[in-house]
Amino acid sequence: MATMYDVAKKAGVSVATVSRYFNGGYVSPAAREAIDTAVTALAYRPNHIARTLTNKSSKVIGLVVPSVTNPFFPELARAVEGEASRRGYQVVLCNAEGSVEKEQSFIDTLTASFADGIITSTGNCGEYYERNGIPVVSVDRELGTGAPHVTSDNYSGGRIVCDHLVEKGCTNLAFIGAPQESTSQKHRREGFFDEALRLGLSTPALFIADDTDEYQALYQEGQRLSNYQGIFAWNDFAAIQAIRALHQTGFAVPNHSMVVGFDDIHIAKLYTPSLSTVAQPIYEMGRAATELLLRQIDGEKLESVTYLLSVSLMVRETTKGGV
Amino acid sequence: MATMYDVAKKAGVSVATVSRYFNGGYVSPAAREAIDTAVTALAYRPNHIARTLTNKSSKVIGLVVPSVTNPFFPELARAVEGEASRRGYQVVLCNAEGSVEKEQSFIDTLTASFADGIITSTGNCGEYYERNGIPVVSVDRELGTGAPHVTSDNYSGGRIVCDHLVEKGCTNLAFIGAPQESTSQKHRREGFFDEALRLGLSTPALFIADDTDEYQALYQEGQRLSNYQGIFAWNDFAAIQAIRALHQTGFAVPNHSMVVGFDDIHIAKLYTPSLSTVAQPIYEMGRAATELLLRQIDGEKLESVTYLLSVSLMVRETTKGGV
DNA sequence: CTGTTAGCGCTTTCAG
DNA sequence: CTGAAAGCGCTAACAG
Repeated sequence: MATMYDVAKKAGVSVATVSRYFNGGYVSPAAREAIDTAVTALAYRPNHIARTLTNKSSKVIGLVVPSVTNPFFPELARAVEGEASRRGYQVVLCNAEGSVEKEQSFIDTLTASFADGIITSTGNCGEYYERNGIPVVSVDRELGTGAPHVTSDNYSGGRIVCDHLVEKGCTNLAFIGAPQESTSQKHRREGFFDEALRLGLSTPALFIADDTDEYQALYQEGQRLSNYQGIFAWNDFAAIQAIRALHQTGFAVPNHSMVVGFDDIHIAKLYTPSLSTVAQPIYEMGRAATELLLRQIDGEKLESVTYLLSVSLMVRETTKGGV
Repeated sequence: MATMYDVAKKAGVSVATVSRYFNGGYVSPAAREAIDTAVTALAYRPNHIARTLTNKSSKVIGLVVPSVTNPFFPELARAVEGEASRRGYQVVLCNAEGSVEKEQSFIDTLTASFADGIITSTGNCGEYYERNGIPVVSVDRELGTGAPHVTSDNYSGGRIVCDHLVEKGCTNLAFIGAPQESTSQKHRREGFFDEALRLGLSTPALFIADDTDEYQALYQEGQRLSNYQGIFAWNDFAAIQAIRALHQTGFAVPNHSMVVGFDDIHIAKLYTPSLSTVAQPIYEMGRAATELLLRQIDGEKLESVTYLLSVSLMVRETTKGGV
């Protein structure tokens, strides 16, 4: 690997000039040309590590997600990557997979490698992020540290689902959530419950199902679920398991019970019956989070900002017809 | 951020000693203790970048995938991460999203950042990887450069599917593939076709469907597909679209046509009807690839090794009953 | 416009 | 066992 010195020697200039050539300082046309040919002749590429060491900036940002197997996060990653690369940043994806130690070790490496900032959607390790003193933005799940936060309007999402179900004639409502309630789930549930009360219905039933195995346990709950006409699952995977459970117990969706999910992951519209669900503006979430992060990196102070993005109901087969 | 000098001063030793303390050289118990307390007092953490610069090794490996939205790759990423972290390496996930330029720029950064090696499953940019001279292993899709390769036995997979379909009474066979034929797809197809011929059937029909939008186009092909009793789709998404297309045209699966996919992604068993498919040993693929890479990093020469891992047929509802 | 030079934080001979 | 000192490849004053 050729270094800057090799280029400088070959071009008959000093390293400083070569450095300027790459960083946009004054370089005479003659020098510019000489460097140009030297660079290609030696196949020189600036050493990113050395650069980072002196600059204390690497032009990379870290994206920490709680899981890569829940399709929501890969979609988010795409969005963040898209926006970041447009702005000259690379993003490295860190998959915490639900482990706090893993997440902390990612935070350590990211910091020790001069990542310029971190976007996280785990909702964990708040103080740990804070202590590192590098810019942070949270998406989807809140950190609780006053770091800027981007989220879709989960509360309204919950309300809309309730309205839709009621409009379809459901009066007996249930909500399915995961045991570790994230802020997102909480808001969806609260929106759903509040709206039910507002409409004069009784409080919806609450199902809690383990999410570590994609809600396998729900599969046993067909009988209990069948008591409810309108079922709102906090995410699409849970919704799909609920539908399977009902089918398997002999209850049809949407004829016997209606089901609505959240996220609008890819499979939602491919499923049979296709799944009514609340779509989040994932791309916009990623874009906004990246923007907020880059603004902080550029020195702006941005405490306690929250972006609330609106969601939209996708009506499909699982809420077709009326009761 | 405290540096090694701060620690050295506070502990009353030289930086060299502190360095040894961290890298396992001779340090007297007394010095060791002094350093120990200094380190915790200052919350010192070694600077990864500086370390990388002198060592020319970063203990990180890159994993380049063609897509994060196809669940196969996130699964693979999990496996690679698991094995790598057991061995003290971190993995950064690079999502090429089908773009050659993006992939090249990842390769550049990875190299310029002293990644110790790369695992790639894109099947692209073979010479570009080679030229960089850093260890490479390919998984699933072959590079064509003689780099060690890990793959499941796609050819046998294709044969097994054919056998299964024929046993179920199908005589009229079809294969669905993507336009850009990867080595994996090729082998699946060849296994399928060869076995059909061996069993005295005529050559299966060939459907080619664009994969950039999750095979939306297939949805229009219900009528044509219905001419075949046994349909083998090169991956699970294509299989699901085929099923939807058939349903939508009024043909039931498995009663009218049987469908088999490949990969056994999560949704395969959750789908209705649940999808018969060929499961790849994803975890083992990731593990093996990582091992092969680390062995190269440790200096072993490993040209043209290929790991062929066996697959297994998951029989589910889409091939239930008999024709 | 250009070259000299002093670091960035760490590792590693090489003498003690 | 330990310390001094020479880099790793690049950037950024500073003085021409």
